[in-house]
Amino acid sequence: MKNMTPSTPSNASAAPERVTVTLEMVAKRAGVSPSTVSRILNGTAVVSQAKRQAVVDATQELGFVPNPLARGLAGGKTFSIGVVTQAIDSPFYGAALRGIEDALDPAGYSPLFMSAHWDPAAEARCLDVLRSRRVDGIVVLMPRLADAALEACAQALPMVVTGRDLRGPQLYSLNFDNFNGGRMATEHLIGQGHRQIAFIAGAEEHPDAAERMRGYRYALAEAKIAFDPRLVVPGQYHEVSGLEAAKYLVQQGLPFSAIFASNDQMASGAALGLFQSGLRVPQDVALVGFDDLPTSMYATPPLSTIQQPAFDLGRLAAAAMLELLVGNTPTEQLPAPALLVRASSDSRRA
Amino acid sequence: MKNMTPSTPSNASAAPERVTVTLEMVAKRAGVSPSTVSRILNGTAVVSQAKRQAVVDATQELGFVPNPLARGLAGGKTFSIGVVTQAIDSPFYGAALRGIEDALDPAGYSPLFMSAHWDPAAEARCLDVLRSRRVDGIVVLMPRLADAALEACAQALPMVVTGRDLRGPQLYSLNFDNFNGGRMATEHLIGQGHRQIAFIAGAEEHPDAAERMRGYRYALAEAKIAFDPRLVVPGQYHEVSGLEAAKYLVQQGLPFSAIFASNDQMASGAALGLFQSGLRVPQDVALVGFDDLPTSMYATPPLSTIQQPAFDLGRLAAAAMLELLVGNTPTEQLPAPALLVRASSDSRRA
DNA sequence: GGTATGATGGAAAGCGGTTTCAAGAAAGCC
DNA sequence: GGCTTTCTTGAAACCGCTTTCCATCATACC
Repeated sequence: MKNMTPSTPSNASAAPERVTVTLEMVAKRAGVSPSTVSRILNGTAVVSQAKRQAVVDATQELGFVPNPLARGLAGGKTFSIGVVTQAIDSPFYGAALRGIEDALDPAGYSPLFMSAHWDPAAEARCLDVLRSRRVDGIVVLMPRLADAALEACAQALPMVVTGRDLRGPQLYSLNFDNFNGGRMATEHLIGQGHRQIAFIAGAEEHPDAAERMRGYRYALAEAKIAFDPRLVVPGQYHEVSGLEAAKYLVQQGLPFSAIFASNDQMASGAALGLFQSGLRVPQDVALVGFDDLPTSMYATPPLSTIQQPAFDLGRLAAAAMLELLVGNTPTEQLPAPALLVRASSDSRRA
Repeated sequence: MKNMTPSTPSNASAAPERVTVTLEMVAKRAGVSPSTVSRILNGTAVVSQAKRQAVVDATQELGFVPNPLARGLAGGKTFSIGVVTQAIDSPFYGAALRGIEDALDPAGYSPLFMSAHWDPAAEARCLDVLRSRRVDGIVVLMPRLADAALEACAQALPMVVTGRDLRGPQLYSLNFDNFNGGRMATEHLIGQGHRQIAFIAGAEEHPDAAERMRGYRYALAEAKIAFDPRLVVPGQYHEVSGLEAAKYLVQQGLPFSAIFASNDQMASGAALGLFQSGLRVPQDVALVGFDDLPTSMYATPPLSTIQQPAFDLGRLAAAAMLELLVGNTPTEQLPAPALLVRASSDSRRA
């Protein structure tokens, strides 16, 4: 067993034998000091072309990758940005997270996701954990914390939030035009000839839910349709509450020929509720949602909705964060809401 | 320009003045050396009760929180574990991620999520990034990389993977019984009197997809139903391919009274395809999916499916990782598949 | 009583970078 | 041509914590 072929030293079989290449090794190989290597890597100072080349070569040859931990410790950036979402498993936020990943990756940043489950206390904890992990910035999707708390946090590091209107030196916000979205959805139903339009609302604490409702009422008023509070049912933005809302509406016996649910998840639940009550969509009741979840197109029947591009929301939020990190003032804007008419509200199909 | 104080210029107005409390400060306050504090924090050595108390008090009073970066650098743990998923925005994986979060959080670990988008090369890159970030372990949900690559990685740090059968000193796997799931779904349809059962398959490279199909064929054979390859349509596990598969089946003109789609997303697409072709579910065609996505219950009609608890999958994977981290051999097991009969395949509703 | 034994706890050396400081070299000026 | 100014670049301090090594001190054993 002594004379084993040197090529295969038994245990080094499959493992790539991760020898950590340090900046110091690169320095030695390039014949310069560690400080110089660091400077070249970060473009912190002017360095002669000759040395720069030597360092670049050495980096290549050794396959050097800076240790993010050491970088972070030394007061530099950690190249990770915290992302607080309310529910990592929601289809809407899932898409947003992908958008964030997409925008951050090319810039060399990694997202650190945490869910707060709509709980302000949990959200505050997330913020703390992220800060203790020294993230370079934090993105909060639909925060539940008070503006003041977010602004205070922005004092310490760059922040981007969605669903608010906050601006500051290290603070940027991206807000969707929920009012007009709500208005457009309602106007569409009115345009289809509906007069009794029920509305499944979101949680009251949600500013965006309130805005959608405001749009609904505005459209009714414009069309001189009296607002009937009995046609408004509260919901919680998830499927079950849509189901219950629909059943409740049917049960009440009030006449209605259309439902505008303030998000697609509730619309999906409502569709089930109507189905169970023997009502057909759109023949008996037209249905419109809000968000345009990826699955809404594949519902039976496909769901009409207001397009709120979740993926872009994430992408733009991340892009804004990157701007903030280099000291610029972001200019990202969310696209305007767009109405997508599908079978669930198309009278020609009825 | 010499005396710039970039740290806190005048504007430190409202900020909570995040003075970082270091272990050294705690040591001073408690009247012990830094090493002692570290030892107490990590339980690395026996320390007298008196000093321990003093340190605990000082930690409390100062609100000391160890810097994870420094911890990681010093060769300790980073208390973060990498999670590679294929699609962070998939409803199935979303739930799994929540399960992971749930299990990791109480243990003080944070997940670092990355998506590989079903691309082996991207998956390998994720693994690299995570290792460079010094995660303490890696969980890969449904890897696409070869077993050997995963085993090699497990040489360097603890790994938990799902959808494979791999074991090793630092390697654990959690595999769902896809074969029996597929068998149960098919047997259910057979039990409802169906003889011509179409199957929408998953991608060939997916071992789990292959297993589900094996279950399908096994059930047919058991029931003495000839396997008809023309009733098997390939799919890609997402809605569109389900839609296309259903239309293709209808177009072919082959008689079939039921469809077993190898995941819920494709079942949802298939439902739409049938709807568009004027076929009713379940009256004309019974439909069964696989996974039990949270939304499947709210489809119209509610979708019969095989329950594969995504949340538990994540929770158990994370729990196994925690076991691995303390040197134990995990014993976590996934629950057996269960059939959920809903309206989409219920003949009594037809 | 003297030394072997073990429990405690401090000093200091890293971990792998960034950044300040200052020196040596090159360039500009009278 | 000597002297000041501007660049380039290396040495060393430092980020905050872990861990090894070693000095103490108390208890135990012959």
